[in-house]
Amino acid sequence: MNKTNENIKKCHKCLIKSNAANKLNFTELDELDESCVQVTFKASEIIFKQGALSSNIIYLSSGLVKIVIDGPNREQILKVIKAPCYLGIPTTVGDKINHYSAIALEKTTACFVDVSTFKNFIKLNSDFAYEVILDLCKNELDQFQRCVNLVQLQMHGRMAKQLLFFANEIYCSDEFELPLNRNDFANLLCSSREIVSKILSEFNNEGIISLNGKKIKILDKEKLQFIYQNG
Amino acid sequence: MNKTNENIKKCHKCLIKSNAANKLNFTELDELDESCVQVTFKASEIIFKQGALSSNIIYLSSGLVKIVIDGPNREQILKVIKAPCYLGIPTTVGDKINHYSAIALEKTTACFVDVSTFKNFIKLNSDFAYEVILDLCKNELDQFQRCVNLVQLQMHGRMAKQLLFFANEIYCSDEFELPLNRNDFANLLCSSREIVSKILSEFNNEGIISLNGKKIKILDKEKLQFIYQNG
DNA sequence: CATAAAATGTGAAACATTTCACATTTTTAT
DNA sequence: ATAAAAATGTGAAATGTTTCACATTTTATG
Repeated sequence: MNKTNENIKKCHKCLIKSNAANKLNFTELDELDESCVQVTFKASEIIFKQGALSSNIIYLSSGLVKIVIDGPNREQILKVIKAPCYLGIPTTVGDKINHYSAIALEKTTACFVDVSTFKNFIKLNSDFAYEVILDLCKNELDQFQRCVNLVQLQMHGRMAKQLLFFANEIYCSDEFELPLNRNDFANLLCSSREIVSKILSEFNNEGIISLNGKKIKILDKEKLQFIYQNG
Repeated sequence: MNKTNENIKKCHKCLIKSNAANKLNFTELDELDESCVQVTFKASEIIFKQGALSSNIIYLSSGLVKIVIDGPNREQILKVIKAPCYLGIPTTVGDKINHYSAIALEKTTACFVDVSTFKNFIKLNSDFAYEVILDLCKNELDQFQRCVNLVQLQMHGRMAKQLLFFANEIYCSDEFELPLNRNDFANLLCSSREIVSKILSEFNNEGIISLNGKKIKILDKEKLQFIYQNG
């Protein structure tokens, strides 16, 4: 029955699985398959919006997403996350209201899983539950680190850190195209559009990066590392 | 057998239970009781230290604790938490290394639960697991909010917010004694000792609070709320 | 109780960032 | 292709915060 790829069910096929989904057995994967809808988003499309009700857990199988929250003074980008990962567990599991928005930064494939199915897996498969707990724990520690960096580093340090993050964690290359415009980049670094422009120009003039619009090539990684650790 | 209070086992007696522990049955509470050690900390004593290995989940049954992380430039107080609550799940469940320190701000009673017992409960009691997940989710959303406030509000707003937090959430009274000295208060608000002094004096002179060393009485809550929402 | 040590208060200078203004470039829509 | 709209770059002034210096108060210790 499963001889050709086409006959393999969606969730069995979706090979880039989370640690949690890896703990599911075939019957459970079938069940996931039944209650799961896959949607593809284009860049800049809203996956879910702050304030709206939510009844799905979302698993990103491919793509890049920004997590945005309306702050008292401006929009803040809490983080940029890359598939494969879960999205919106805290929101959906808690009070059902999205406390932030998720917006695609590039073509992104998302699986919407009904929260009751998700809860059922937690109930019936303790390995799955434990992996979800691990995932949430990791997110919490990461968020602490981001917060400390935002608050304690000056802009040059934050910029250096973020460029290294894009190169090392997101694109796995020293050459990449920024997925954000200057304004969004400022909202991610918690600064202003103007400062972002100025510092990028500065880094460019000093030969730390080469800059051409959104195209960035990191030329001196050690220097960036130094700026991050001393600014 | 359980006629007098003294005969009731520790974890059955520890009535201020977490939502998670409420899902445990009597047998499980007995098991928790066996593998759980209760310790009392005096103010300023370290409950666990950043960098050290950890193999316990901690449940605070009474007291007040500060969560401290060594930042690149200074020590940062991530949050002040009040019993009853869990402590250190992300740390213990993840890589076993404490990513922050926990220090008692007043007499605090903490139950150290072996992580294998904890994992066992997650495995065997899905309601327990789900409550733990809920708890972690709530923490994540709270942390987002704290981070946004820290980054987007100016010092007057952050100070107003923190005073309201102490009054409303921690002490449930408009009159309280700060559990932190000026330096720690600065580390919590991510500012300097001097600014904290100046703003507290200012609030005092303007009749928003009455200030006497660490003793604070909030006189004009509406004004604080206004400063928080506009600063 | 006396003395040292730690914590706190406060003005002035130094600093980083934000805001403003406006020129320029790039993108979008017709 | 061309006009309109959006995004970007950059200097200068305004602002908020940090740092420094030092006086004062409070707390700890013998």
